[in-house]
Amino acid sequence: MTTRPRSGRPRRPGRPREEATEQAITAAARQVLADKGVARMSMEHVAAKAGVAKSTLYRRWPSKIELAVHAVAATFDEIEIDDHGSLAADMRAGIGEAARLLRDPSTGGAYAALLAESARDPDGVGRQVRESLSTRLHALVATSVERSIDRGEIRREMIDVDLLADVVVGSVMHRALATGEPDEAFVDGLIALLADVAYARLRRQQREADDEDADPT
Amino acid sequence: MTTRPRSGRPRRPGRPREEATEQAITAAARQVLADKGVARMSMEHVAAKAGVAKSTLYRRWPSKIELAVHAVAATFDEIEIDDHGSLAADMRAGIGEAARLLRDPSTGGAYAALLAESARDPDGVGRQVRESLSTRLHALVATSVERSIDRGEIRREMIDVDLLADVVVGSVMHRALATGEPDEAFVDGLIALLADVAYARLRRQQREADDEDADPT
Amino acid sequence: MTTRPRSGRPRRPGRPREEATEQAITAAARQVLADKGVARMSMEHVAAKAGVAKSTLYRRWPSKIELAVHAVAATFDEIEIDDHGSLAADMRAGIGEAARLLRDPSTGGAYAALLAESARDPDGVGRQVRESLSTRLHALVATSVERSIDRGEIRREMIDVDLLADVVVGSVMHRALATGEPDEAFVDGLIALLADVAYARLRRQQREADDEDADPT
Amino acid sequence: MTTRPRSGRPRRPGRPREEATEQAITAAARQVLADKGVARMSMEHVAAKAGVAKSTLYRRWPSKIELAVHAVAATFDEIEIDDHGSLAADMRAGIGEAARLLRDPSTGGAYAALLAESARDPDGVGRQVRESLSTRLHALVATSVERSIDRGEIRREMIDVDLLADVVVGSVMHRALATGEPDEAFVDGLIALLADVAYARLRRQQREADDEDADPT
DNA sequence: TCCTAACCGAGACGGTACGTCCTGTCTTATG
DNA sequence: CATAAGACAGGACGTACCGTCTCGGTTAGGA
Repeated sequence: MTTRPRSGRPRRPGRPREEATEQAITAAARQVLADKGVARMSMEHVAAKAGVAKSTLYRRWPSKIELAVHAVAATFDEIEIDDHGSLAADMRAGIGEAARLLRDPSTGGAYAALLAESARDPDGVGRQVRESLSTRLHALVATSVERSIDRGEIRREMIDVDLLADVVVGSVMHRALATGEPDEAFVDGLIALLADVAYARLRRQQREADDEDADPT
Repeated sequence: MTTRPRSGRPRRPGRPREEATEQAITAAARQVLADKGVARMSMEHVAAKAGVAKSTLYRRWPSKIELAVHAVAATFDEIEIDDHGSLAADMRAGIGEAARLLRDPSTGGAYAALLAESARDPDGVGRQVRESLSTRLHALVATSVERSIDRGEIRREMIDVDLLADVVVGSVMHRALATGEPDEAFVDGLIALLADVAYARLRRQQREADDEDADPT
Repeated sequence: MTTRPRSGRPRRPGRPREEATEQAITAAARQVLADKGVARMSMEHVAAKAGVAKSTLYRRWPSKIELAVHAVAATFDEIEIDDHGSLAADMRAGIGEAARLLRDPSTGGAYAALLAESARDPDGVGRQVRESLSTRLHALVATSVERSIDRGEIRREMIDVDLLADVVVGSVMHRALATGEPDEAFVDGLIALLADVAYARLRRQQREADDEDADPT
Repeated sequence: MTTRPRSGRPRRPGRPREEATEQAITAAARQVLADKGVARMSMEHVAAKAGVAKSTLYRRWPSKIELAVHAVAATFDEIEIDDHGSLAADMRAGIGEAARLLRDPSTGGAYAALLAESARDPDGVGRQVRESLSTRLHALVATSVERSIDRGEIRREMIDVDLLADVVVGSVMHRALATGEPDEAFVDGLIALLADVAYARLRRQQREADDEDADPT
């Protein structure tokens, strides 16, 4: 998912890549990443742990940072976005899932480190981080909102999904890394905050509807 | 401000530290940091640029990361927290200020990198990052809220300041690094969101007051 | 000439080797060798330049060093050993030819590098270098001497051809690589030296003949 | 002797180089060189064997090849050039010494490899090889000849020392590497050859003196 | 006409070493 | 005691090759 899929059928020439290798490397990278963080993760170490030559790493990823992105993406692939029946429940689940991921210092730290790297290279690393990582977290929120719109709970104009995603993910991440653990109380507080937003907007919508009723120009 | 002040009066023995040196190093560090980011900032380079021996750096900061924290703190010290007369205006100013700082990729990137480092060492680096950096950003929000409470606009129970600070800073940071620029529209959207929260909570408070009036059990 | 000829008649089964390939590889190898020297000549580069897969190289030569020997041998095959009518003239021509070859830094350097490799593996590489390279240079001197013996100019006992060959080739090579160019003066000096040897030996032989005449015991 | 001597007294600033280090590296390099030859000698291996960081090697020698030159020079420094009383005896000793050194495949091979490298870089490596290595071998012959001139055995015009040095060293080297061992017979043959040269030249000189006597124009 | 063995290209693979850069520590002479 | 200078051990980077291998596909002669 993080490397372009080998095109259809007409096999590329040359010896095909060892299937097991990518998995071994990914597993090793995730482990080293969790142990040491992005800065102290070393290609040498990952290669050794995966039982693979360093050149094999560089054949597949152009540099350490891309491998790190891939490894974190593999962790993010564990994200589950189930349907809980209502926006409130979905949001609670989504925020909880984000908190679960980012609360782990190794995952949260890795994500922050890669965002930092993105700042230095918005088109290269940055693009990959966005495509492979941020969108996965974004989906936690976006999917819930889409479902809610489908259900008729809210209307699309009421919410800017991108903004909401940045608010949720950013808040949780910053809490996890800067302030401390995004504990139960924090998650509850964040949900309450979003609930109030929803309340205000639904009410405003209601009022506008009433006005139209009363004064059908 | 980021290093413990030299103890009181009784001048320590030996040659005193060169006053100009610290500023030269700080300036050099900020510049290198902006150019290269935390990961690629090197003590060697900073020392050369400051015209100072590497040992002088290590005499004042125990390691590269502490120097980086110091350099970013120096940047954050430019933050201004003026009184704009109302919570709304103060919040708008605070969010704008945060956006201004974090929108600069070098500052935003550095902050993220140091948060990432915090994850690996919550008690050492983490404590310093919290004390020197996060609190400065936190103050952008906290000061506004405190003033607003003093003015009687809102009541303390209505808002969890820590939560609000994480929401504001985290949202802006994530937007800056992951999604793109925290542009005018984003800032407006975030303010609208918070305004709705305030609306909902003020209204709820109002209703509770009415109920008490109507039925003073 | 440097690879064992495909055995007699009963054609080996399977697709026959592409005729043009060997020449393309040899040409590419000679060129890369001239550009970079033995140490920096790479199979990868030769294959690319010859428009051939690396495996094709290894199918024909067991390792880089054997290919290098082959390539240098191809250069040495340009040697011409004409009959100039007298030992003196033949020697002058032979030394000149040796100087011409070894003066080119790429050829001289390659020969020295392969001699160095010989020292590490006298039976493998060493044997091939002797058979393919040293004998070719040796022939420059040996042929002249043989012709001279045939002509009756000198007698076989007067000269150790192997020694003479080492003296001529070694002197010219060392001059070319260590001291500088084996220029005209050097070649003249070497010839004068050998002429003096011939003078001394002919005179001694003459005297012995006189003695026998005078005192036919 | 192969690195520029630290200038006079006014000690250079900074921590002085560890005295023992250079010797440890030199010893390790000589050993690895003898075991593996120039091509397979690795900085990694030398550093490990010397108990020293690789960076220390590169601080003192710009690349592997320079270290190899230094190591071979250290071996060549064992050369002893005693006075044996006559040109014949000195030459015999000199040739024997050259044969002793170059007969060892590791030394002979290393010298050839470095000459090969010289061909690729006459001004850099080449200059160092000439200054550090070739001149040492050259001295074996030159010193003998100088002494002989001082003794009055021969006259300076009779011999081109540079030529003679190339002949002796080149012959012995080529014999050692290409043909086989420069055994006793070879050394004897080479000496006989040079003796004949001396004979011819002394005789010619004698004849010229006689002519002048007989016909003092 | 097929079969089979060897050829060929492409490129993955495990290794090894290179030379560079940086960290944090140290040793020295000088202020 | 601070400072400049720079040596030092250690470690990782990313690059370049080596020689081996595994594919799909090609090209003969012999069955």
